[in-house]
Amino acid sequence: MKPNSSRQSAGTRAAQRRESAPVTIGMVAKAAGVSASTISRILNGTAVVSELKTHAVEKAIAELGFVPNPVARGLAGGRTLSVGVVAQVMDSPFYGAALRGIEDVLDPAGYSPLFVSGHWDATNEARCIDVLRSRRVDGIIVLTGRLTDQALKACARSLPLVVTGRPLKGPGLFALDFDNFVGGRIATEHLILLGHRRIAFVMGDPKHPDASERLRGYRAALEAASIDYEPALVVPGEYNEVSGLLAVNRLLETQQQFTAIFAANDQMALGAALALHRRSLRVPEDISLVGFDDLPTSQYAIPPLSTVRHPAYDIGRLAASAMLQLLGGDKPIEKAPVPSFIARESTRRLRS
Amino acid sequence: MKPNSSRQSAGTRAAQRRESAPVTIGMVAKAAGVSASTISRILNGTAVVSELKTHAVEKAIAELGFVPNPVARGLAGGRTLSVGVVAQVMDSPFYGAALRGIEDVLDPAGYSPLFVSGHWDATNEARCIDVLRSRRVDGIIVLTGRLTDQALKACARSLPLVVTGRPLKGPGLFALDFDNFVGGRIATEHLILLGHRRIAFVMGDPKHPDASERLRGYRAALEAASIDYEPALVVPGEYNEVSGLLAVNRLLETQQQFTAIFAANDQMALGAALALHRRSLRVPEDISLVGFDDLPTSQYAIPPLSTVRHPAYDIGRLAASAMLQLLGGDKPIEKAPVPSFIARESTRRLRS
DNA sequence: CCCTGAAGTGAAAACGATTTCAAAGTAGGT
DNA sequence: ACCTACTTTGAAATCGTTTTCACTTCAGGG
Repeated sequence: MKPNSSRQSAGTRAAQRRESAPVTIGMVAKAAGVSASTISRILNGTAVVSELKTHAVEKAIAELGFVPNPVARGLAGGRTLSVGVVAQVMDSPFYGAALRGIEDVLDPAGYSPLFVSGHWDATNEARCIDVLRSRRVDGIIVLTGRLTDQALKACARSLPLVVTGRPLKGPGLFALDFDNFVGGRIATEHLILLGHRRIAFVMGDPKHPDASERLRGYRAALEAASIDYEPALVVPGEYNEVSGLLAVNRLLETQQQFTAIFAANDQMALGAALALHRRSLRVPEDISLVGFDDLPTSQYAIPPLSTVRHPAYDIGRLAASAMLQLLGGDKPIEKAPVPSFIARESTRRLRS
Repeated sequence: MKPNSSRQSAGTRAAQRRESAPVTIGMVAKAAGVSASTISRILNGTAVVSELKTHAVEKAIAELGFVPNPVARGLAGGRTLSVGVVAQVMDSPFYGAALRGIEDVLDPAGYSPLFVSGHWDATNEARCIDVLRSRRVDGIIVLTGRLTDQALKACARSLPLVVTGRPLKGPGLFALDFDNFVGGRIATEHLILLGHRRIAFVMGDPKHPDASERLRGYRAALEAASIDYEPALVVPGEYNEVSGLLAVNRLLETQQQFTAIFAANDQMALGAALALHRRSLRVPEDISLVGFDDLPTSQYAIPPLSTVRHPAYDIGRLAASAMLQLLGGDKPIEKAPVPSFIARESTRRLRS
């Protein structure tokens, strides 16, 4: 098989035309007439080096196009300049935006993100973390997920860790929570303010803590307005379009009376909108609809969806910069974003 | 600063409770009473080892919970078991799905993907590739992008490379093209078959080769039906929602007569749908609309969008398994998916 | 019974950096 | 002039594997 020989020769050939791979610190050392240690010191600012040699080395580096090998660096120095990111589903618009935020912050700092998907499964998330740890990432960012606080704290003992979507405190650990309770409350309040009293709630997967928080917000708003909580108006969903559609079908089939729907995320709201459309119920003329998350596409839904802003991109950025702080030995000062309501065209005042 | 000391001690402490980091091949060697080389041979199947020792080693590995350090492995063996992926925008639904496909194939094979975003910029893509190469990935997957064929071929000389969205041949190179021309043609044909003759085309960014291919397909279908090509019915867009909306506004403002719109991707189609909705034009009663890509959300648009299937997830899977073939020294046999038309509810026969 | 070839193995040399250690040179103080 | 103390520097050890090389040992052929 000799898998290396071809790679080697190709690499060598490529090297003749490009400044890429095979120039090592040793070659720079020889070219500059210093030792490898000196180069390392200059590169990392580990110690003072005379200006004379510094210049010579910099010149040699530029001429040879030397770029330090991160793999070797990782072995020797213990740091790989990479941070692991445990997302849940790569192709959800929400996580996509968060990943972009993370990349946008990490990249200029010279760190590379290593993305893995937990698929909303604690066992799998634990495996992901093991993979990341075995790859010797310098830190880990966990975007929500199902791991226990316990497991996360244990993980934070050996690596800097940033986690979103839950409150948590601990050494080497930074949490960036989002107030899903308030989010659920302001969405419901908006509908109540418009005169709605029979408000259906399409809940997310109850296994997500954020789903139950949003429900709690819904109930709190109801209670504050002295509206009785009616369990029959609350239907479970799974945070995707089809479950929103099915949830509304179920509401209609069981003859529930309602004038508004609050869906626990935009994807379910979009599914709900289609279900209503199929029954010739118009949004917002017949039924008002609000979502949660403010996905980029929600602005272009028909009608544009009123929703709670849950800024995934910003959260990604914040998580990443908190990680950089942690890595630098500082205490992160990042503040979690606060939910706000975005009124668009899917809600309107109830005709009296 | 002594950044290591804390990490070390924490790591050691964690090791007492988990099978994680600091057990090395040397410790296994001692425990099993063999040399490190033997362990390596067993792990990699590099040579025949007596059954007796194999068992002893396997037992020791299990007992100590040894997991080889990929960083050291990467240094010594030249292979890092990671493959770089150059996407364009992480949070586009299309790329998101492709990334998931890639991850789903790579992960079971023991490879980790390293995702970077090219942002549709050739210079930046080149930089991404340099980053990936410096991280010593074993191969690179490029999802479309703007790099010249030349640059890709050069890159393929030093690393196995899989590229999607263009035809290309070369040593160590595998291309997974998608027939955008046919895709554009069948979308247009569908509309023509329904009796439409004045069909507007919302084009993608002309700098993307796929955009011009789809246009070519549109024109070919027109020509085959003896319909004159009318430049005023073709408006540029940028592959996102807002540009689709603006494009339709422009068509309407310039008083173009048309009964159908073909948008070069679903996101623009969704924007177009909103623009029509704002002018109280109904889809499909007044205007038929077709998109391109078949994003997961398009199925739940109002009305559900007729579109050309462009299976991003499958493309991701295929690209990844082609990469595995390449890495194994074989010639990939993956066949690119073929576009097909998905008729849903956004198109209908023109009233005569 | 000797010689050759193959199988199985360990010692040691990569891999390409960082980090420790010790030596050499340079001031400054007496 | 001599000793201490502090910079700069290079040689060598280290990180945890893989891979090469050389050495046994054993089987089979003449």
